[in-house]
Amino acid sequence: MNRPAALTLVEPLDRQTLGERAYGQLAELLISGRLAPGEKLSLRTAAEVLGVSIMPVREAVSRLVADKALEVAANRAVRVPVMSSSQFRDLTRVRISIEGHAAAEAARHRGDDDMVAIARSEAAMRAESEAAMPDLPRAVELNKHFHFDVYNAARSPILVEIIRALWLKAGPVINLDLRGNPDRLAKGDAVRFHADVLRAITSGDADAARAGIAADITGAADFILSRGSLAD
Amino acid sequence: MNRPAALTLVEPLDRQTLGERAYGQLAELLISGRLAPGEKLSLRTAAEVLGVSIMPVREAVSRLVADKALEVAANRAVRVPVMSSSQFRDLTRVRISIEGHAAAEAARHRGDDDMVAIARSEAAMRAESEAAMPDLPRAVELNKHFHFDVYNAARSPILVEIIRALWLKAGPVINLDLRGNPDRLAKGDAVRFHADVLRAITSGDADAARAGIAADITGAADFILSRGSLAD
DNA sequence: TGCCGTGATCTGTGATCACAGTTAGAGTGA
DNA sequence: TCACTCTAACTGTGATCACAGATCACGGCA
Repeated sequence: MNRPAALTLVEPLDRQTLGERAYGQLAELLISGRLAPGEKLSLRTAAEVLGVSIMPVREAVSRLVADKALEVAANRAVRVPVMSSSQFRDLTRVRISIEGHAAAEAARHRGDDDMVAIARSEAAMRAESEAAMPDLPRAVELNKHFHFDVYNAARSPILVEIIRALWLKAGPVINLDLRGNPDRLAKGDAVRFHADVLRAITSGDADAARAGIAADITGAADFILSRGSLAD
Repeated sequence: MNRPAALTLVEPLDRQTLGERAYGQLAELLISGRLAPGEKLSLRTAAEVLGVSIMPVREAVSRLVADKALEVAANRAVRVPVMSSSQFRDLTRVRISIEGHAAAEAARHRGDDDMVAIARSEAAMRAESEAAMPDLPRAVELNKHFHFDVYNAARSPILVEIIRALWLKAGPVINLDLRGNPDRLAKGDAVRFHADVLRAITSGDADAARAGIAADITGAADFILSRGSLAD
């Protein structure tokens, strides 16, 4: 353990494999809804776009397929799954119970740093939402940021990971519409629910935090279902 | 669309890729605890054992790594993650809330066929447990069977999938000990809790079902923690 | 005896090729 | 104009090779 003092400064530099980076890129596309349900995705063209060979893309896609965020059809075509309305309802129920639970835990275990982060991302989302001409893709991103700041405050890495997988499935269905439709954002429901959640977590009211997240998820889901673009 | 009548009988024969089969095999090893935490797994040797090239194994392993059921260390060695006791406590808390929720939903939505399946697997586990010389690996398998029969009765494929991923993480820690140690099985806690769950689901008592599953999970977790073989 | 360099052998990662199956579209016939 | 056929260009899957980095045992030096 006798090493030059200068070497104590270098950090282990997390070597990220190309496969992981490809996974991150594709996951971001899915969560933010830039990939529509039913849209096909070719390994080779994706590899070309990402500037790598097909191998890293294969790994990324196989992981996403395992998460059911992508599916490979019988025709051997990889695509974003099309969700029936009953499947969407199941997903929404599960999200309410799990994300609601995470919010409740956040109200119990949040530290001061968590509060700072949550308050800041709540303010950012509110500002964007009340702007004269809201940037919808940015609002989607800020919404995600707020939610995960809340979930991280639950201090349960496993729970956060599960929720991330749920968002991977829900993203294409929910955020695709939200990115192009200012209606729901303008209505201000999300912003109001977020304020409720922030208040509940600040005061340590677990039940209110759960209810706020549940209302937010329900509101978005009802909006999607009312548009009637889902199969079945 | 004009084809011989006999052909209408053949099912589409789900063409399982070698990668999927490799995944299934490795996942079973993990859930049943035949792979110990810290144990290394070489792609090439695994491929040789499975009688395929390294490619299908790569896909299977990358999926399991994505689920955090395996990890690739900085040394580039794939191994079963070693879990600290605090990580194990986090995992246990999450399992209680999610599997408990699934049991409660099962009590609400179970059909007659679900009841038959649950009752049968409860009886099988009880019989094995009360045998003069219980077959421990078989008891582990029957325990898994009972739990998933319950969870399937919740009629939420997404929930079941999430729980499967949790068992992938918990299997090596819990079932490794259980496979070799008759103490807990002999004590009969699991069998008693299972009977509670069966009764609760039969009568539609969601809270009791949740409590029964929670007690079962807690009992197993306490047993593991009391053995003190976890890091930290 | 203790330490450090060195090379053989392992590791996962990535690229490339081969293959079977599917799809789309041009071409041909009526 | 429509229906059919056949081919060419795709699809994912799997095998094989190449490579950089890690590990470990051996051997020489202090």
